[in-house]
Amino acid sequence: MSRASRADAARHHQELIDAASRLFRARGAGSVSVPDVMAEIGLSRGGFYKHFESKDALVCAAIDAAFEQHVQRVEDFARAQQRDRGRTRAAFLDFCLSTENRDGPATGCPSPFVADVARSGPDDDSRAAFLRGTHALLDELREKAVDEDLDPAEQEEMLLADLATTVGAILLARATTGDPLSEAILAAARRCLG
Amino acid sequence: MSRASRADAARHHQELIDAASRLFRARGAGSVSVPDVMAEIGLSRGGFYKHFESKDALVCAAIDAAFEQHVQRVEDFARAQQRDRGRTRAAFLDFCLSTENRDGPATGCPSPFVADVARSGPDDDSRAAFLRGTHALLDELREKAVDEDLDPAEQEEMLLADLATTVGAILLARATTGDPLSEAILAAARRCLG
DNA sequence: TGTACATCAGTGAACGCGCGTTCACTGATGTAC
DNA sequence: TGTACATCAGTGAACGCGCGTTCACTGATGTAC
Repeated sequence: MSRASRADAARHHQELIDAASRLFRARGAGSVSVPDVMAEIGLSRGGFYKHFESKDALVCAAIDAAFEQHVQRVEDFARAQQRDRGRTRAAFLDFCLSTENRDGPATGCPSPFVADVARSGPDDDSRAAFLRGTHALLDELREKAVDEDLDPAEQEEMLLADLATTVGAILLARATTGDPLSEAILAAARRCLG
Repeated sequence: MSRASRADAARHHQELIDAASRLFRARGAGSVSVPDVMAEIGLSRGGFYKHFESKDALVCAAIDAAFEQHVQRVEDFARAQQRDRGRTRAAFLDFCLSTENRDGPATGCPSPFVADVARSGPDDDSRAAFLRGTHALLDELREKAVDEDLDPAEQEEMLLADLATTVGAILLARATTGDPLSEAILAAARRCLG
């Protein structure tokens, strides 16, 4: 193949982001090469730089995509729960703390990026992408998944505590998969937040 | 220098582990090379393999060292709090959720390793090291830092929820350093657990 | 205690390897008339 | 609608680079007598 149609090129661009977002979440951006991602969508390595300026730019797009997917999940749960905010919150937390999310990092929450971003410099683009995504997720949760019978300050605190606990629990559960501790951590987090 | 005394060699071995544990926590094991670690202790690259079979073995030793340091912190707080378990727990959580811990990952908690281990295979040595360290930390906390006026099942749940929340909060706080969200997350986690 | 020799911690050049990235090239796509 | 030409998405070989690891070598250390 040499010269795809514009429609194909646009499709490839999106496939590239989706594949990268999945592979990076599952194996880490540092352990997945540009050729790996290109092969995943059935293209050869060289064409990558027609789509992105650098691997770093792809990492940012992958972080954005992971957060967009996660934000969409909030909306999906909100609709399934007839816009009941308390039940939406419960359903969302249940997903975040599920063995399904633990065992399917490729399509799960954006948590796998947190440690790499934590180590990145203040001006790294990936840091900006992560911060943008986190704020977008919090905005969505504020709108659709907070208990309304709390005062705003308590709502905000609960929101951030939910976030911290789910991120820590899912990473610890993945790091201890196979040990009874893994399920115990998820169960304790569910009880603590529930 | 060519042939150090046994005492020097033993000192170098320990310095290697300490330097690796610090560098890996601060920058990630994947972003720190064997030459980096050797240079940190003032030796040239080649001698590394007189001390460790592979870089993976050093990563395991570094994980062990980070957990040993963290376990030691529990004991230090327990002594400082006159063996009062509730106050020991509070002091330990305060450290884990402090800006000091956020801004000094090199000498802070072992959390930076969690995401890499989460992505590792079931038979990776680093996974075994992380699991061993986590159980050692939990054992120490059970002995010295749990509220005694709870029944055992509640104590265990609280312990695991503490762990999940502190790990998630510190990684998120590091990933968002510079944004008001960073301090807000640490404060929310402190309130949630306090 | 002194000497002769074996050991081995550390050196630094070198190895193969996979990485991110570049580039000359291809030929179907898209456009201008 | 048909033709001639420019565009550019994708190819695959090649680039320099730093990595983990190996190895022949050095010479002070440790040991045996």
